[in-house]
Amino acid sequence: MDYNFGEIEQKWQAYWADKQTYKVTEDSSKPKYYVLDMFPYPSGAGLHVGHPLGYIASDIFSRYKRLQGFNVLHPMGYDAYGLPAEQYAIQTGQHPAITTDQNIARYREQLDKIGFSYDWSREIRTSDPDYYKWTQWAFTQMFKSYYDTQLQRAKPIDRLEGHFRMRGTENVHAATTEPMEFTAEEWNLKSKKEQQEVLMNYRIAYLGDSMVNWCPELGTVLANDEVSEGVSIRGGHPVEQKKMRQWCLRVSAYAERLLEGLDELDWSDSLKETQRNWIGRSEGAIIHIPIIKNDDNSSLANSSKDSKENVAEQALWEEVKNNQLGFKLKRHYRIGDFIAPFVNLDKGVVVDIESDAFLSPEEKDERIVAQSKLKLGGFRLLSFTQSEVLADASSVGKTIQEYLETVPSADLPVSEKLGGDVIPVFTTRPDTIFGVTFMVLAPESELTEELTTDDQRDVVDAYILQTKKKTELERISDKKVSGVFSGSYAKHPFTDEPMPIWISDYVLAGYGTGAIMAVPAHDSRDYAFAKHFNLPIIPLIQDCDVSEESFDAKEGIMINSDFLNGLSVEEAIGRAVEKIVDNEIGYSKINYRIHDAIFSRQRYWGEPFPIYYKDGMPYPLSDTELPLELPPVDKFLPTETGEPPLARAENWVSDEGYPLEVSTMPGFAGSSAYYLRYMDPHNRIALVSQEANHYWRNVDLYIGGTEHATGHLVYSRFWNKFLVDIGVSCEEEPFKKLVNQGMIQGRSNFVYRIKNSNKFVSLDLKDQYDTTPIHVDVNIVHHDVLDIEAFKNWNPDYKNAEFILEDGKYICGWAVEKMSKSMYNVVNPDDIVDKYGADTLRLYEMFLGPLEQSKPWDTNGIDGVHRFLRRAWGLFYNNEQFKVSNDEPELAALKSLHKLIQKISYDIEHFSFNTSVSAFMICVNELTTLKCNNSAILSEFLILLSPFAPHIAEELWNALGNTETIFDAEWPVLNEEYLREDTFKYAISFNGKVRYVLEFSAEATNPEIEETVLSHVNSEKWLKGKTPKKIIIVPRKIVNVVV
RNA sequence: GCUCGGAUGGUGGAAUGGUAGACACGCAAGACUUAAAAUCUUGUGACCAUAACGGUUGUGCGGGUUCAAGUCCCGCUCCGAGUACCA
Repeated sequence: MDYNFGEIEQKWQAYWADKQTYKVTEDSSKPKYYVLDMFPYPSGAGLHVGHPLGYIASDIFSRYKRLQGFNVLHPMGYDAYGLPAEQYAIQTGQHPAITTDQNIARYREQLDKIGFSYDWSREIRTSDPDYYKWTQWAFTQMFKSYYDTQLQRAKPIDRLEGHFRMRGTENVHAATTEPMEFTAEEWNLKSKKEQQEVLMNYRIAYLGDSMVNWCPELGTVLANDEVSEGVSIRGGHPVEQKKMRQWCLRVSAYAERLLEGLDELDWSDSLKETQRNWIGRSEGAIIHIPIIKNDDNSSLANSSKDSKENVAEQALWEEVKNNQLGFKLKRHYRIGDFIAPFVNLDKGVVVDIESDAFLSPEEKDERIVAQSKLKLGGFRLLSFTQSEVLADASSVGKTIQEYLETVPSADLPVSEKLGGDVIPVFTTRPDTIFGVTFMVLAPESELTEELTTDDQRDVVDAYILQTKKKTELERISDKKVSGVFSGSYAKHPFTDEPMPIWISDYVLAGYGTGAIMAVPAHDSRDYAFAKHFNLPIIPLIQDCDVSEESFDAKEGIMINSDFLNGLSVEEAIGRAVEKIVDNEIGYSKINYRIHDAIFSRQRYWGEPFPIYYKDGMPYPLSDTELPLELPPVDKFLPTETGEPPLARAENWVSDEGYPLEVSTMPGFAGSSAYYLRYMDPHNRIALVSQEANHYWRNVDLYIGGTEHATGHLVYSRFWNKFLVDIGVSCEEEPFKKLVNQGMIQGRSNFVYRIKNSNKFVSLDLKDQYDTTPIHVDVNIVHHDVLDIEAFKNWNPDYKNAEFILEDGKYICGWAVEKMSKSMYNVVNPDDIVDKYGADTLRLYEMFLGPLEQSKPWDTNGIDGVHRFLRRAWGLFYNNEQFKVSNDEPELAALKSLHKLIQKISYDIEHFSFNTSVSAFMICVNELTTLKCNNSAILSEFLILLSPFAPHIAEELWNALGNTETIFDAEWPVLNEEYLREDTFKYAISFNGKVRYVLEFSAEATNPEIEETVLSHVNSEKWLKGKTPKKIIIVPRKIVNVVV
């Protein structure tokens, strides 16, 4: 019988489907193992040969684990929402659901041909209402939650509401968009709508005004990971920054947990590093740099003004400054929009001086105005009239002193204490504070407007306009230094030196505080700016040369730095932070680069938000109203007024008649918790039952591409952590081990057309002519030899082409390029399966090279793998004759088998599938040479082979008389006895160079070996009569004689 | 710029510090065949040399550690991936 792979593969695929061989149920008697592939987006182009690479690897691993006795969950599904289907719908009017269904059918057909062991009864599609119900549900849960920064977990928003009602923001530990301060009274006085607005600041899923990546071509907002170098990843359309009100997920609250969780994961270091960079934790300090005001229009006091108010203020300042009365007052302190004349930060008291008419007689007695009257956050207010102060400043001072003694210490957050008339900056190098020579604001910073003086107004406005017009791409690619002076100055917090405040687009509004203290000597960007605008540069590190470039390294001894002089950089950072905290001009701070995820898309083909609006405020639908199904629309385009496509839907209102949200969720929504749904895909009352979740827990092995390193793999971890907080998922990390398969690139072929002719010249002769290379379909080229007839039929233009051959063949050139239609280098797995069979495809994809490495698809080696399968077949069949016997196996055959058991087990565990295939080849070659036809040996061989080439293994297993599937067999056990060697071949080397080989028995002692070697005839030549200095004997390996 | 990978025959790639190039492709020669395909056998890093043996050299470059380095350390070059005015 011949190896008829086509027949065999169809037969067993049908058998497995019929017997539900791969259906899996929870079984507590067996250990579980969960193997997951990143599910595909079903594109219209179908699968090419690169897609199954990871699926084959995971399939091998799943089958291996199953043979080892694990209960293996190995599901598959589709990430069915996405742009291409929607774009196609816009062009053709065909509903994306139809396109998607067609594509899925095609994918399924292709996948089925390769013989995967998926449990298809668990298939999910993200666009299926039964599935996205749970995506929507998770969203409403996030809407109803806030993040407690002290407990480090999500909590119900009701709890926070209760806290506000009882105690205001006192002692609240919650992640928030904007820091807020209010009392319980203030909270209770707020309208329902106002309260909702406040809560929106705390929700994990919230509506927020944020700078978004707006893509005009696509008409939608994109997440950071969907944009690269200023253009959209899908389609390459320009992206601009725009402020919009959008749904966001408070991913930033989870930054620390996302970072810490990485340590325990079995992921590649590079992937973990990518995530660490994306989270971007940096330790540093916020420093408040005081502003010197010289703008007459300022709301701040101006000492040059000779008003009664200023005289009174000055008089009181003379009385209280320098702690003369035993308490500390700060002057000109900003609290929100209000500039307090004086504050005491220990007790949280504002001292105000009012015009005489302002205070009523009762208030004069009371002195204290209800806090709610002025929005002063947590501060108390103590007021005096100007006349009082001018009449007797020292008595006013005493009154203040007495009052301060009666009030308890205020527990103001540090950030509040540091309000005032300052520019807050974030720095990781507080040690370089004495090198600050100027300040820079981002053009978009709110301070920019405020600090621009009248005479600089025009230049600044022009500059801001110019940066706005630049797209992100231009801003990145334009490396030229640019900026303008604001007209204002800041005061150095330690030296009191004035420092000009500049505005430049090299400072980003979205990171830190949107303002920086520039240290040109030790920051390359500040350096370039200082050089360009001729600003002073103060070196702070001993012996560093900053005449040509800045010295950015964090090393050396501090100079020119007052109290930091003589310290190392590391010591200086610590000391500087201490001093900054002591002086109440700042505090240490950990900053994260990771932003909250923008979660709205102005698209049709995505999950609708389960949100309705009442009085302009959003409310979630109740769980019983889920899923909120995607409504039909007449067109898939935005409306004439620029609203998203869902605004076209008729009657798009909640059950109570309130309007529903019209944007949809982004692509990563549906893929964030899909691995949980596979555990319990048909559950109608929960995303996943507790039983199923506690059995399957999390993914043991996850295989997919690196392109998801900062998108899906961050969101999914975030989403899972949230589900852990609300008790749905039981494991903090969703994917324990992750393997990134490399990309399969295309290997393009070229023909060389002689200019102005219809003649083509073979590769090696092309230099003799003036030629143009033309891509030729790789499917009509074999071993780089062109199939000339096929070429003529391929394109009518070449029907009458002529060829200049070499050795009677036309040899094509080749290059490694991306696999794409336009390069004619796409290889469809179906074609390979038709020609060689699925088992050959599977083996060959593995044989191509290490799984994690990118490599070009090159069919040139596929014959070797196919030949191997035929030879393996040949161990069982001799032409028509089944030739397996039950004779005693030879020892040599047993040794060959057990070498294989050892090697394959090791290689699978280490994902070294390419070397596994080699090992199989070696074993088959050995067994063929030994003419081994022993049933016991061949059975075990088949079990080893079955994860890789399941069809042929099942067929031959069946031929051996087994009635159950091979996947219910047990993985062979290694018997080391068979591997024992009696003799070893030693490489005999002199001074490290191998000269000859000598065989010794395993029992040979070192002196015996030494003597034999030295007296051996071959050694004479290398010893040259000298006595060896030293002889190294490595048991069972090598002898090295040092002469 | 920074971070992380990588560099081994004509090609894909193997090598716990211990005989570099396993396994395969390709190529060459041979067998079978009228012939071709398929299959099988043998050879195949480069250089020198031979009737035969054999020798020299060799893992991107330059150093080092070691009895012994593709492998470890230091310094470069080139290629790939990720990331980027992140203060």
